[in-house]
Amino acid sequence: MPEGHSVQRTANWFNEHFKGQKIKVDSPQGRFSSDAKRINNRVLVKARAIGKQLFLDFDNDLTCRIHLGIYGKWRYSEPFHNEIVGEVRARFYTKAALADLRGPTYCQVVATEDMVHLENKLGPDPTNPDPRKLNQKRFIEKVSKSKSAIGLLLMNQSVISGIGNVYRAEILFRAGIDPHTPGSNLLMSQITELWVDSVKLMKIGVQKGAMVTREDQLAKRGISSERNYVYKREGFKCFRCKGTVVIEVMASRKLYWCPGCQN
DNA sequence: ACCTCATGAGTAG
DNA sequence: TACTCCTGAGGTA
Repeated sequence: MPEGHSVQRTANWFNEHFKGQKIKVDSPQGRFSSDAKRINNRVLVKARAIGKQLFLDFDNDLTCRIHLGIYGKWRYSEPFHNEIVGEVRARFYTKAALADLRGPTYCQVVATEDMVHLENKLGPDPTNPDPRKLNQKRFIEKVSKSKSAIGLLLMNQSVISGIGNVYRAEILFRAGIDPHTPGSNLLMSQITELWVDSVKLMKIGVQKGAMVTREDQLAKRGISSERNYVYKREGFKCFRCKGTVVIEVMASRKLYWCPGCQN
């Protein structure tokens, strides 16, 4: 489930199981073999997540950069369950834990110092603690200066990193904003609300491991199938206004929203 | 055995 | 805007 919250969880998993340890890295599928050799048997200094990108820093000044894209997935197992299932691009393991990576858009080893260029292109990440509100300020500045639709801006990783198609739809619904509204037409208070709500929702996402955006569903045990207001609810009655949730295509991605609530 | 879909993003034109 | 890449799951036959 690759929006930012799940990448944070992956970084946490790597730090819990592998940080400070020498880990084995190989590529059962073969496509990551030569890169894997460069970090195999090295100590994982730290795992970091920025937006949808995961960075694994090793003790030889190399970083493994991983981006799941739309298909990528992690599978964690006990090390004795080590049969290869499907196309395992990369396997990270010790005697105590094992993580398999399949279908990523990127899984590459790069000099740690060269990662800075990429990191600088990423917009503020709502999961990043922001006591001085510098990230919030950066987000507000970018949105308020853009004529692009806010529905596009939230998906743009240089504007805000970690938001994907689910959070985009849900955050706009909760703010009551029409996704087609140009960023520059929004009130400062609206842009601020979008940021603050992103922080709030992604924090829930990191804790729950699921994008629960209807807070009244949080009390329920497990993950409710009615956890979202509009995502994948086209044709159904809006939980709030009883109008009909609609779907349209925006920049080749499905956009779900409620014309009754968002205007 | 097929077909379609998915929480993404780079590139060409 | 269209095409490309990555992989598996679920539905239909």
